[in-house]
Amino acid sequence: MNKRKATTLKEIAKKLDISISTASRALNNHPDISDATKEKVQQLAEKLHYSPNLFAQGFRTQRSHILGVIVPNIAHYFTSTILKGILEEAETKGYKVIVSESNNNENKQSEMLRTMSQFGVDGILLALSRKTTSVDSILNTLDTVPLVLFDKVSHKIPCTQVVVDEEIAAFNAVEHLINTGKKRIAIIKETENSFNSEKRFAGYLRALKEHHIEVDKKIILSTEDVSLYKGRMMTNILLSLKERPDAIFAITDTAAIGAIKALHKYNIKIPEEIAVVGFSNSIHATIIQPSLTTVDQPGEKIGKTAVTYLIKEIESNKNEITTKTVTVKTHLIVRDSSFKV
Amino acid sequence: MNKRKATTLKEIAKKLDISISTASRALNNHPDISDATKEKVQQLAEKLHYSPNLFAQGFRTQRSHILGVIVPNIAHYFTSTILKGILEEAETKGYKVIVSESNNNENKQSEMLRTMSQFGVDGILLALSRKTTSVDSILNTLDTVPLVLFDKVSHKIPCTQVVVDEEIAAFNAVEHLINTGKKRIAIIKETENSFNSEKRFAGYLRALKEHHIEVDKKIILSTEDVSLYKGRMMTNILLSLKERPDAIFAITDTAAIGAIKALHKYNIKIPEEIAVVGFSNSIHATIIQPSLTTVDQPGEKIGKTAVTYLIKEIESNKNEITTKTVTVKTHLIVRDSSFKV
DNA sequence: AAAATGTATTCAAACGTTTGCGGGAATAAT
DNA sequence: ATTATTCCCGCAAACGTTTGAATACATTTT
Repeated sequence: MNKRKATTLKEIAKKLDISISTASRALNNHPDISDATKEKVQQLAEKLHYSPNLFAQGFRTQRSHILGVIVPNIAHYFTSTILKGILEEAETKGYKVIVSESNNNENKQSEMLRTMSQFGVDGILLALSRKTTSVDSILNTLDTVPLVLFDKVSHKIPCTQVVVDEEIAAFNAVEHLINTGKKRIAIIKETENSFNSEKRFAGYLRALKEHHIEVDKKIILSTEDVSLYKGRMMTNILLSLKERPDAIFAITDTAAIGAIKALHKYNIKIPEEIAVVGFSNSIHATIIQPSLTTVDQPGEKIGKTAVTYLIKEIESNKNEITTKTVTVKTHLIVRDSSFKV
Repeated sequence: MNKRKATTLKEIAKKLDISISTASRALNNHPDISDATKEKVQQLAEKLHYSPNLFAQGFRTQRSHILGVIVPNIAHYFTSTILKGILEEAETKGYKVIVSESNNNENKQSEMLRTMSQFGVDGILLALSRKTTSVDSILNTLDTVPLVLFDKVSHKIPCTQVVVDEEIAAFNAVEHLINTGKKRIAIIKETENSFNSEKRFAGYLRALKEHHIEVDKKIILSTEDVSLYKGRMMTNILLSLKERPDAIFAITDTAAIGAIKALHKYNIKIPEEIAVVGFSNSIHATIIQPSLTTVDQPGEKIGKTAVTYLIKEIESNKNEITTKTVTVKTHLIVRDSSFKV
């Protein structure tokens, strides 16, 4: 297609009456080349808009300067902010980014890992699909190409993982509720197997324990997918209890919003009767009435650090895989759903 | 990095005692090769997990099977749904997708076009950054690599463009307001130069005209960026008028939500006193109270058709550029902010 | 003056694939 | 029996770059 054929090293070399290798080395600032010729070559290259043929280069050096990213759902706001960070950091480091969606389908995820590594990406950034049970294919690509996990991770995979301080974040959220005088705090979480949900649940339990509040299983609700709809259903259940909770900690903003909608329906005052806290600081958080108290996860920062670690791994040509968990700090944003001034 | 070195055509050829070219042709299903050898080669290739070295291939054929996408802001919901469509369609057609953000910065956009085309993408999908004034750099890349514009387009650029039926959509939205008995309909739009805003404004005007409602400039408000904040500000202005409008058509959902928030503040009944209609069917539309009437833009479909046309252009090796505007249909979703049953 | 050192450049191979061309063998047409 | 025709396959070049090794020349050391 390219209608204007690109200028090559050969043309530059011929015009300057030097060899191709000299031209190549001059552009790569090789110490063997005299400053005079370097100058000449670089100037002519500039003038002719020379840019190396990436395929020839990649072919020769086995380096593509492409990063692969696989996420469950790109249209998820938090994911897209992470992606924003990934794109930005990758660009400044001189890498391009190929993006794929697994749609929370484990097979598709495996397939993508395979095609990406065979495609020749220099490294892969992966947020696991929900319920990734078999890590075999991941371990497989792991010894082919550097891999960094983020957001949705699993300790079964020995590689660098970038996550948020889930447990602490949840602890802080619940402690905040306790500090506002709440004593009977329900939680809406995911049914096991989710790294994030488990951590958040652990934070919830620790907060209760440290404040000597006993755990009541009746107000610990689990669901397969924490959606808005499920948030409503779960709060309906909570409202039907003899002993209603006085606060709801939802593992996710959408569920929290579902909870708020359910509470609205029964004309329950938020936060006076029942307070609500979410997790993610989604864009909805300030749209909903009352505005939602939630923990802010710095998506862009997660993306950037994930890229940083991945590139570090790529560029240190060590073949050993580093397994290390990087934790990014969150902070609680208190809004009207939990505390009114 | 790749620790396991990949199998090459050479190895396959040697093991089968045939030439490399035969192996290559066998895998590419070339008619010159007998079914017997094709079978042999393909089986062995399968067994050895052969996959062609993409760099060698791209190097040789000058085709990368990579599409470049440039969008203003990836974290914008509508954009991310388009991206979803792009990814899906590209994948089924055997293309990878490189994504970049222009951050609504025209210079960055130009820079990206340049690096992408020199990188060797087979085609580029572009949503223009806000206020793209100089189309030179775009015209420049246009004669280097196939280009398709989507969502944010400009008729100054001769290429395939995929858009939504903005004018009709706006017409329908405003007509809907008229049908519910509204007679004094304000509009919150962008200050010129925006393709989308102009089209929507045209639809607004046509609806008024066809229903013999005279245009009142006092309730036609423009702003640089149609944000939630600006939506509030604009409705504050509208509320300060002697003759208040009885409906507001906001060119964008976020502005519409800003309008709703402002109306809430003054305890104005929606839709009885003032109805509100937005544009985009963002995820907020059902979160806000009352739920927002808005026009639904099928993001995924836009993405898919954009890819379809781009690939068509790539694979027809014609060098001529086709200039054609493809319009994707929208439909109005009526919710509580304009019509209560 | 010969040898050693250093500097700047060139040679040539290699990466893995595709593809135009040529050729051998088998079959069909004359 | 000779000539066409068809069917398979191999040869070799080419894509543009990088890089180890060789070369040429100038400079310094012995």
